[in-house]
This record gives sequence, C-alpha cells and structure tokens, in this order.
Amino acid sequence: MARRRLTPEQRREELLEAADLLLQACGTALRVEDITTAAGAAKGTFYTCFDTWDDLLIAVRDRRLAMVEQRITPLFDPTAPQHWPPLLPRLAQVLVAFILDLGKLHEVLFHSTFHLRHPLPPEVEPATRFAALLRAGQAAGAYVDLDPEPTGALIFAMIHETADSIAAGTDYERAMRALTTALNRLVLKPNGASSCHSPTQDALC
Amino acid sequence: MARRRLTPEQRREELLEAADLLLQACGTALRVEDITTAAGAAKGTFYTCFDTWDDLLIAVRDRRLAMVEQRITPLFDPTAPQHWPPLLPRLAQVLVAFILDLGKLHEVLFHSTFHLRHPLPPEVEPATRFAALLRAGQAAGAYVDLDPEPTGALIFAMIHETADSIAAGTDYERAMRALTTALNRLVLKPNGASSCHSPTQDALC
Amino acid sequence: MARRRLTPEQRREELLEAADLLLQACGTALRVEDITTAAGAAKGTFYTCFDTWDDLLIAVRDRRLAMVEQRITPLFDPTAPQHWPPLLPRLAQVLVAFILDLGKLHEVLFHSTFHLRHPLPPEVEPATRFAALLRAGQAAGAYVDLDPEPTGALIFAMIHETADSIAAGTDYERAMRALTTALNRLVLKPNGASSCHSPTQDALC
Amino acid sequence: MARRRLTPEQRREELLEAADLLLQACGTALRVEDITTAAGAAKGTFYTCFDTWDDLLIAVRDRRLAMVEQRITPLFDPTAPQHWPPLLPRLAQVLVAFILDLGKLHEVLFHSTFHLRHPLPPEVEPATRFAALLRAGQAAGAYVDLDPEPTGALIFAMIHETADSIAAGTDYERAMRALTTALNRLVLKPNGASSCHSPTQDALC
DNA sequence: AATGAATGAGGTTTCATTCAT
DNA sequence: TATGAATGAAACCTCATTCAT
Repeated sequence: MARRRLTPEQRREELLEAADLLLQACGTALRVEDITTAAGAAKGTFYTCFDTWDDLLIAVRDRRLAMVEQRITPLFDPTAPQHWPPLLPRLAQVLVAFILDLGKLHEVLFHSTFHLRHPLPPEVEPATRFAALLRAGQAAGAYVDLDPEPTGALIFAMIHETADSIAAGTDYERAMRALTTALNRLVLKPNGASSCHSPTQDALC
Repeated sequence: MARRRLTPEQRREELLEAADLLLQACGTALRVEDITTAAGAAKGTFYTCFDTWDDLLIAVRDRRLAMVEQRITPLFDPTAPQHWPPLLPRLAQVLVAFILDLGKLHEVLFHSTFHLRHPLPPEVEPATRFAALLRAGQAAGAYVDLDPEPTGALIFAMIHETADSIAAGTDYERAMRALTTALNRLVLKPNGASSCHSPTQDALC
Repeated sequence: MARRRLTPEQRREELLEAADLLLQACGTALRVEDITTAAGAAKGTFYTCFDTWDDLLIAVRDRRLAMVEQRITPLFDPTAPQHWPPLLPRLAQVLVAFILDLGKLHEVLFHSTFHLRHPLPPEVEPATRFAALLRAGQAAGAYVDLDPEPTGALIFAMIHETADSIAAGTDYERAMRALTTALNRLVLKPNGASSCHSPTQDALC
Repeated sequence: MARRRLTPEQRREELLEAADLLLQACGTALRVEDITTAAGAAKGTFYTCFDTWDDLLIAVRDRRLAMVEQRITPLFDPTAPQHWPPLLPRLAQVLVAFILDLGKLHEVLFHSTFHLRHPLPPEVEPATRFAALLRAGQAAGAYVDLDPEPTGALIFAMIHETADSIAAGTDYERAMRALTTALNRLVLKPNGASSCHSPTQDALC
C-alpha cells in the first residue's frame, strides 16, 4: 500500500536486518513472508533483493561474519606481534560468544543442509585460518609441530562443539575450561606445569 | 498390483533397507514414495510400518548404530583389560569409517534439523561414552586428568570433523594422522616421545 | 491370533453390538478397525459380515429400530382399541426417548449423508406410520381432517426436532410440553380447553 | 498457466460462485480442486481465499442466506404492521423455495456433519426468528399462547421437512397445503372455519 | 522498483476396501 | 472362515517462487 521508495541498498539492508533478527528467534520455521512483513515490504520485493532463499542466508551469514571479523582479525593476524599461549583460548572465547549470539540462526546456517550447499569461502573458513595461525605459531617456535590444515579444522571443531554444548545447557565456565585445556594441551609444548594453568586463567578473565 | 504378503518385520526390514540405501545415495531429497517404490510396496504401506518420516529416520539410524555397536562395544567397555594408549585412535578409526560409510545419510541424520529434533539417546551418544572411557582411563592412570564430560564431547567433535573433512576431500591418511596426534596429545601423559608416535602407527595399520 | 470360530450369526452379532456401542459414543469418527478390535476380530472379518460400511450402519439401524418396535407397535396398531387424544404425545415420548438414547449414533444415522443414501423403508418410516395413524384416528372421528401423508411427515419432523433440541440442551420438560401442545392443536378438535391440557399431563407422567 | 490477476474480492467471489454451482450439482463429492479448476484458478489459490474447506462452506452458506435475507427480513420484522394470519405460510413458502433452490447444496449444508460443527449463528437461525415472530404475534393478539422458543423450532422443523419431502418427490401443492394447514392450526385461534381456509388460499396464490 | 495475487509441485497422512495366506 | 498386511486414491495444506499490474 504505502509504497516506500528506497535505494536497493537500503531495501536490502532492511530485509537483512529483519531476516537476521527473525532467524535468530525462529530458526528454520521462518518463511519469506515473515521477513517482508517485518520489514514493511511486499513479498515480491524479497526477490528483487535476493535471487533465492539460500542467497538470503548467505547474505545474513556474511553480515554476521563481518561483525565478528573486526574482533578476530587482529587475533588471527600473523604479522602482528602475538602473545602465543593465550591466543587460541582468546579466539575460542570470541568465537563461542559469536556462535551463542546467533541463537537459532546458528542451526539454520551451520546445522542444516544449507552449509553443505554453501560452505564458507576458504578465506573466512575458521579451519583455514586456524591452520595459518598454527603455522605462524610454529614458525615462532611457540606451538608444537602439527599438521596445520587438519589440525586447524580440529581446533575449530572443538570450539564449535563447545558452543553447541553451552547452547544445549552445559555450564559455560566448565565447558570453556575444558576447551581451553584441550587447546593448550594440543598446541603448547609441555614445559612445566605453567602451560596448563596460567593461559587458562588469562583466557577466562 | 502384485501384492506380496510379508511379515511386518520383513516388510519393515525391506523398507528400512531401501530407505538406507536411497538415503545414502540421495540424501535429503528423498520422499516417502521413492522408498516404497524401491521396496516394491504401496505408499500406504509405509505408514503401516512407520508412524512418521522422522520415525523412519530414527529406525535407519538405530539400524546403522546397531551395526557399528558390535565393533565399538568391546573398545568402550571399561571392564575389559584395555591397552589405553591406542584405544582412542582405534575408536576414531572405527567411527570415522562408520561415518564415511553413511554417505549422504550422514547429512540427513547428523547435519540437518532432524538431529536437533531427535538427539541421540545418552546411552549411545558418543560424547557420553567417551566421557566414561576417559574416566576409566584416568582411574587406570593412563590418561591425564581432564573434565570427562566436556572433554568427551570434544573428542567426538574432532572425530566427527575428521570424517567430514575426509568426505569433503581431505586425504584420509593425513586427516587421520592429525586426529590421532591430537587425541594422544590431549589424553596421554607426555612421558617420552613414544606416546606420540607408536600408538599412531598402531592405530593406522 | 487366537482365532475364535463362531457361527456367522454370532460373529455378526458381536460386531453389531460393538459397532452400536462405539457409534453411540464416538459418532462419525469411528473406523472399521475400532469395531473389529473391540469385537476381538480381525479387520478383514468385518467384510465377511458386511459388504460395506453403509451396510453396517443399516444393520445397526435395523437393530435399534427392532428394539423400539415392540414399544411402538401397539401404539401404532390401528386395529387395537385406541385412546386417541393421548396417543400422539405418548408416541412422541417413546420416540424422543429412543432418539436421545442413540447418542452420537443419531447424527451418524440421521444427520449425515448416510440417510440420504439409505432412507428408511416405508414400512418403518415414521412419517408413513403417522399417516396411517392419522387416517385411523380420522376414521374414528377423533382427529380432524388433515392430509395424512404430508401431515404424518410433519408430525415426525416435530418429534425429531424436539429430540434434537433436547440433545442440544433445551430443557426436556419444556420441549416436550411445547411438542405435546403442538401435536394436540394439530390433530385434535378444539372442543373445550380440555384437549390442550389433560393429554399433555397424561403424556408426561 | 494464463494467470489472471484479480482483486481478492473478485477471486473469492469467483470461487464462491463456482463452489456454489458445483455443490448444488454434485453435493458431498466435490473436492477443492474441482472448484479451482472450474473457476480457472490453481489449487493453491483456494487457500489464499479460504483457510479451510469448512470456511468455504460457511461462506457459501452466508452467500445463500444473504440472498434469501432480503425476502424474509420484511416478513420477520416485528415492527412492521403485519397481517398475521398469512404471515407464517408466506414465510414457509419463501423458505421452502430457498431450500429447494439449494439442490444438493442442501444436504451438504444441512444434512451432513458440517452443520453439527458449524450451526447457524442464532441471529439467522430460523428457530430463533420464528420464536421472536411468535412472541410479536402473541403480543398483537393474533397468535395463541405457545412457548415461543421450542415452538419456533417446531415451526421451522415442519418447513424444513416439507422442503425435504418435495425434494424427495412429494407433490409441491399437496405438501404446501398440509404445511399451511398445520401452521395455521398451530398458531391461530380457531375463530370460525375461516382461519383454516382463507389464509391457506392467500398463501398459495 | 515494488507489489501481492497466483502458482503448483510437493508434503504427510488416513482409511475403506481387497486379497494372499 | 478368518486373518491382517497391503493397497492407493484422496484429502488437506504449505510456501518458495513467478509475474501481471
């Protein structure tokens, strides 16, 4: 009725905002019309902005990833001077917080067939980035020698699992402590008892 | 038209067999009618054997789990005399093989909303079983002290991730080697370099 | 399983008994299998006794009609010495009681498309019988001259409606009083106020 | 394929028109798809106009009731100066014509379980309106004292029955004459023989 | 560019009836 | 005769996507 003329970018942004919010709350049950209604647009307008439902999900995902990117870029940046031991726990903390914040959007993006149809591009794929980080840490002599690519994937799998557990009811502190311990045992050299304690504490405060 | 009269068990088994096979090949796209057609039955027959589509998936999953069960039960059994170090890698090997063998059934059962609606019962949930195993290994003095429940979940997450990677194209040997190393570093005491090498070799041969 | 060999008549009777009971309680929602289960028979046995669902309903109806028949035959019998004024109210009483006793069977038999497919045979059709009664009453000089066939139908329509009203919550006494009054005004000659009072009282005690 | 874009009201009206026509001809056997096909619409379009099959029937019924409403409103109106004696027969005439005109739609709306699920709202329920009319006629001294509510129901029951009889083959004139006589005997005071004759004649011409 | 009515394939499920055993 | 597994047509409804306006 009241036709609001917006730039395509504005339109798209409004739909994305609505979709993000509603997906977070409703998950898989969400329909195209719910989004356009919430955004004050007509159903057909959806398809002037997105070719397909999956395209919307990709855009929503990109948007979320962009939001976390600024927080993790400095941590992942191999050119920056790194304090290696607490680095992984810190990244874990940030990523777990990111995942938990997704709410039901998490299952839509990462526990449905969508992410099989549309895997993350390598440059944002956490496994890849952890692999690069591992490599840098190894070069710096801070991490033990592990095959970077598969191990990077394992690291992120543990982080992801921890987020899922917490979302499913596991105590946050307990899960994070176990994760931190595991990450440290995996990559740090066992020089004295310190490696298993202080980083953990650092990471959690 | 040509009506075949079977016992409910036989019919159910034929439908399960067909469903298993087709799900393995087609994944999410499969419909009730595809299964009955493949099994030489009428559509309605499906509903004499299964109340609902999800019930079928549960039955298919149970069937697969039963097949792997005999192979992992002795390994998980905490009363049996265990050779602790190679135990986890061996379990990993079996479970990865199990997951890979699922084909597209894997995504249907474990990467879709189905498994959010119907999580595995705790007694077969790998995370729980790894927790028990960890506890036993710790009591035996073979494993380091780690919080069993969350760590059990992490262990299975790594195994699951490894299977996914391999299914996605990662080299099997490489992925398994990284997994074995990670598992060993996580649970074994770093007494000598042996712990990181020989078990790996054992597990992979 | 435990196959009970009965004569066809016994079988049929058991199914009828179960069907009657369950239809009274469940109405339209009842299914073939509910009946056979309740009668301790297999589903297919139903079709050795009745060709079709409608045939069952016909049999149930006949059975109910036979039960009421002995109570109304003497009242309808035009050869018996009749006390004309209270006759219609008395029949109304019996028929209303009969209908109310049907419970949900009533809607199945008389408020569904079944009774359009299978109208009552004329010899038990109340309209026809009321027509005969009217004729006899007129011959006896007790009833006014009314076209017997259509008026017989109207009389039963009022009785039926009264039963429906009571089933729907109208007060029994009030509904019956109005019905009795209407019947009397319809067929009796208005000789004195008596005709509207005493028969009513007779009928209701 | 050839898509016709109509306003919701137009589309709804076309579907209603088609449904009305087909229900009149086919009765209970009609399916959603028959209607949409006849109306040149797709199956799904049905559900943009009606939530449910029952909702369609309600709309069809309302439509038919609205058509008869203008003809009976003045007759039922208790504020209008009434010529009481011929009023009921005239209403009967109109209502019988209305019912007969329904064709098989009649059984769908009034002899099926639909009307048990969705009884008429009281303000259009004939029994209620006849009750009001009786009350007004009694206040005007034109009708005898009868309990208005149950008697109103009886009056409509007779009218309904008469329509059913005629639909089933009874001669129209004969049935209507009997009905008129019955209505008059029921509500009019027996002052002279006139009450039973002239109104009848009036009503039928 | 925006609208929202229209599409139509697809989904699950029910149950009177049939028929091989 | 009795069984109960099997049939399969039909029902209702959803919703991503299209397209006339």
